[in-house]
Amino acid sequence: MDTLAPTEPRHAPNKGRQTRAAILDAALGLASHMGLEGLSIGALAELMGMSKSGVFAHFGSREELQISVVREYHARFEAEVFQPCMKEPRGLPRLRALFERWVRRVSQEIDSGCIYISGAVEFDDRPGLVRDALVEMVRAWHQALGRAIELAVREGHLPADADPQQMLFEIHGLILALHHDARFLRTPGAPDRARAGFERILAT
Amino acid sequence: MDTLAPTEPRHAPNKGRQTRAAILDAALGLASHMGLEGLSIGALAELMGMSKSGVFAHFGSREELQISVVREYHARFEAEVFQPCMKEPRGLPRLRALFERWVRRVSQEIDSGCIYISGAVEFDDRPGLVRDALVEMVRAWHQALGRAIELAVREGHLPADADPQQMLFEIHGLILALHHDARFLRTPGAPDRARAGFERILAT
DNA sequence: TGCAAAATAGCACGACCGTTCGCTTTTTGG
DNA sequence: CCAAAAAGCGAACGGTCGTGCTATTTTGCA
Repeated sequence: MDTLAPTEPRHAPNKGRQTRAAILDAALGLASHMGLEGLSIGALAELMGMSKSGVFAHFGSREELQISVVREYHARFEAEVFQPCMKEPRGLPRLRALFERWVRRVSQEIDSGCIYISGAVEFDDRPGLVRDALVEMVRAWHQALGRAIELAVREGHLPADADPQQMLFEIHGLILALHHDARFLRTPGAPDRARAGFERILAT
Repeated sequence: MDTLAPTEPRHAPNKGRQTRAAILDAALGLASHMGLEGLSIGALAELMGMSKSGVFAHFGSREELQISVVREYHARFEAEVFQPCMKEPRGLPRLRALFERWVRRVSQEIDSGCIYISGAVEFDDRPGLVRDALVEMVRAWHQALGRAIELAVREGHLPADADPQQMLFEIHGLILALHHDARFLRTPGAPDRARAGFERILAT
């Protein structure tokens, strides 16, 4: 008698992976609030209702835990922001979709900051594997956005003499200002300011 | 025989203030690297060559030390960025001077991050007196910049229908992107990207 | 020069940190 | 069902943290 759901075979060798994923999920929430440096194994264990050593064993070190969190955040960011936009027609529509999803992710996460942004500040002069992982992920995202802008130029949706790297710099600035005003200063209307800035960049 | 400098009277009741100022100076350097949360009394004491309790006594609590650091940073920022620009003629010249000095401060401080920016990320969802102090200082600086923009509009240096708050948002974004690219990604040429963005904002 | 007051040192406390180790429980494959 | 392997627990270690307390030293004015 199989009384378990078919997605959970009775004796699958996945108990370890399962709890590891659950820990990582909790760790992501914790790191969003406290930052990657504020993420402690003790707090994570209490949140999970298990022992410190039990949590620890899944990662082998705190640094490895932090790196895993960065990777997990990257996977989710890619799945929720990047991939859905690939269905949009290339050029301006896709670029608009990318920006809009980015804005939504940064502003609607009122109680859980963007790990890319907080990590960049925490690890800007702290060498190590965590910094390396962060830089790699952020670079990948920037390159993806850069390609989308170049595509919009090549499709003729943007003037041929537009500077994609400069546009990327300014668009990224809008997101950072949005994150600052919405989360730190708690200014209302910040998302619309970011959108207005984006339109002004496109119109030049 | 007065062998001491005239600015340092022989028996002025300033030994306390003197060392407090020295501690604060060291604390600013430390907080620039480790962040306000990474600022520890033990490390500060070792850096000063004195005991933990000796350092502690000057502030009464870690929180008060952090607040003092924020205030000190504000005072220096005001003296090095804001005040020199007040000698420039009001309007566009003054606004340009403010932006240029801001860019210089953020980008040339290669090995000591801006406490306004790192503090905003560290304390965006951590209530308390440190956050309050930070918000107050950042708000004051933003208001000063907003007034400079409004003055440029009123002087006729910018179109009358320009939106000062929107311009402030976008300019602030340029600085944040500069901080991110220069300090975290270590991209060369970031200051010039910020300057180019600034010119584009003025030209619209 | 002497004396009160301010500044600093020294020490200890409790809390939390990441990490290790040995043991028990649970899961897994045959 | 059973043995091997994986997972988890609990206690402990050395370390750092912020913060009190009591001496001791230094300072500043009479």
